[in-house]
Amino acid sequence: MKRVTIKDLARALGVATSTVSRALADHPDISPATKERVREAATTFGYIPDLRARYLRAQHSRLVALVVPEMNMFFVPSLMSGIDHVLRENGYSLLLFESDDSVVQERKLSQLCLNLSVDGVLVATSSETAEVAHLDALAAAGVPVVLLDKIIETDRHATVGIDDREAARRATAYLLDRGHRQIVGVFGDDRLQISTRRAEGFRLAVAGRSLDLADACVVHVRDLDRFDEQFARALDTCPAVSAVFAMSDELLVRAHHAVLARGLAIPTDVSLVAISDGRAPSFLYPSVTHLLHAGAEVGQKAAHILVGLMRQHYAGAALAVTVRTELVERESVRSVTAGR
Amino acid sequence: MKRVTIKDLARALGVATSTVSRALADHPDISPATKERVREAATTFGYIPDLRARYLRAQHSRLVALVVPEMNMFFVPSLMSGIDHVLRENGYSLLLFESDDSVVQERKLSQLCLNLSVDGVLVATSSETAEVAHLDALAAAGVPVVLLDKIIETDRHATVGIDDREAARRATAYLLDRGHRQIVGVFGDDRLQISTRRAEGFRLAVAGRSLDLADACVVHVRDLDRFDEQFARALDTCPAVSAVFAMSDELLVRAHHAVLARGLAIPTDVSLVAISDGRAPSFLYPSVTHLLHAGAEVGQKAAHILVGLMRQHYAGAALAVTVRTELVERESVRSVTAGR
DNA sequence: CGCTCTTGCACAACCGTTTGTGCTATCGTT
DNA sequence: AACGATAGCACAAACGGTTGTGCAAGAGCG
Repeated sequence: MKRVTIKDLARALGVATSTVSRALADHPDISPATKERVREAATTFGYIPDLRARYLRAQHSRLVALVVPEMNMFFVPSLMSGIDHVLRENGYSLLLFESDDSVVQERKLSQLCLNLSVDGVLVATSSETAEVAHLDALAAAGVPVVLLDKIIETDRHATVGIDDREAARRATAYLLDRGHRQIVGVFGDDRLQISTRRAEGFRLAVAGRSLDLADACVVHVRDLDRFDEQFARALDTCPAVSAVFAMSDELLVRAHHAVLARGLAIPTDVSLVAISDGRAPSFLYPSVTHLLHAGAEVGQKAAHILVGLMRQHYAGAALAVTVRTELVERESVRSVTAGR
Repeated sequence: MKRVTIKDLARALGVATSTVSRALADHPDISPATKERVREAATTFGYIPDLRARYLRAQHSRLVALVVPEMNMFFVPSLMSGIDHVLRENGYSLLLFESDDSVVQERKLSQLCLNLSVDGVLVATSSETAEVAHLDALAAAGVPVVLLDKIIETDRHATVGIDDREAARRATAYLLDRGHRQIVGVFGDDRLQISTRRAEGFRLAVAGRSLDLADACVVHVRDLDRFDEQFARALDTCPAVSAVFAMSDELLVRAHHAVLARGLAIPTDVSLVAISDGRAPSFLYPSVTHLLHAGAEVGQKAAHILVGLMRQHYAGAALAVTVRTELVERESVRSVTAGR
């Protein structure tokens, strides 16, 4: 039952462990004959190299941690898929951590990353996270950090996200262009940069047309369980609403449901536009125009950057990458897009 | 920049590394005074224990791998969330691997698990996977394996799933009880046990009422991109369809969309019933009655079992756990259920 | 005062690898 | 035949920890 090690092979063959190690590594110092004997013994004994030992010796772990606030069903899966593929191609394995949207937990996990000697960390911050001291600690220990999706303002770490303001502005402008004048904008937790920026974009678009929206038209939903309540209030308060902008998929599906449940038709009575990864729009009926924001792409980009940072640890001037978004109109929403 | 090790502390304090180690571990052999000095040095020097080294010595890794065919947006996130929490409570970290629904990749990942010396493996098999030799190899190396969700028949590994046949039977019976006579059943890849079992349950329910359904009424969808096509054909071929049963969320959302896109009303023209984790039914409109099959619960159960196996490695008679399912009628579908 | 028992630490081995260095034959050369 | 070069391997240290054992000094005892 005990695992077969290089020592076992060495003992069985009457050679030194270094010989076995080099034979397996096809080192020129070892004679072809010996190499053959070693290889044979390795297979018959069922030798399985232990990467942990190798990596310990080599001073790295080939481990990358991903810290997310929660296992969101829309963005996170495709994000992870993108990350996973890029990492695997580069010989890294992915450790998954959930912070439960708690900054305390997020800090603990950062510490754990240090203890496990991960080679790099990808993190989507919790909504409670206001500063990045715990991430600075990682960087100080030589562990590169890349923030993704749920980003926080910083010039000390690389970030990957979209141009939130611009995306929200475009989506809103789309509605305005089609004559909508009373629009309800639904946003996430207002402690999240992603939320405030998108709300800014929304307001910008409206102000750009010299329109004025009641405050009630901009709603920030912290607790999704209270969505229906908050959304209904907005619809009741805000006069003559003819369109809704949702900043994310979670909000989109709830808004979609709430609108229909009110007996309103989409898009006849109310038009819906969202920033989405494209899946929800493909199975919601009626479909919805959205600013496509692919999770997989964010994941891939972030992973690529992280790999770069891990390779040559240029503590380079924290770059901030912006992933492009694309407007997809409802008529052209086809079937559910693949995960990758 | 170099990491501070126990040796550095020892050197700085003029003591042996063993003393530092024991002092930090609060071992009785070390005097309170020395312990204090060591602790102080540890904090001022910023010592960070390396768990890998500790674990290497202790012959374990506190790592658990989860292998899934793909980052499905419905089941997988809650599954992972359940797993993650149970593992964390027990001091394990989660490695995430995606097999891309390929048995070749699945085998490679099993090998990687061995190389990384993970303490246990959770796996949802790919649809290509017909035998579990690669999992046997893990077990043979002393790594406990728990199959979950996408299970394969085996008496050598623990499994966690639902009673597929019974769940499908109940869901179908629900429709039959309400007078539906022509029902289309939509199932996943027919190489998956989960699919064939549920199809059996479906057929069983129908046969139980001495009814006979055209073969066209049972459709197995391998490639989700071809869903619309296959589903439309079934609806066209099968006479007077008044209800649809979908065995999973992916199929449900597509069926829901397809039915509405055909101009049929739910549930007036066509009733929909599914086996679901409850999220889709909460934001699809009109909502749908379903057999609730919580991913989080499957994940938790599987993780608990795995932890048990890892603790006391009783190579016990592979237990097969069945997670209960619960019928949730559309009227009582409230808001999106929490991830956990 | 001499004995044993305890306290508190150092030394060394070990986990499973890799890798720098040193040694010993054998070979070719002149 | 004496020489240096080379091939092929063994030895040992290292990665960062834990842990069994040994040992010196001090304490307690008669």
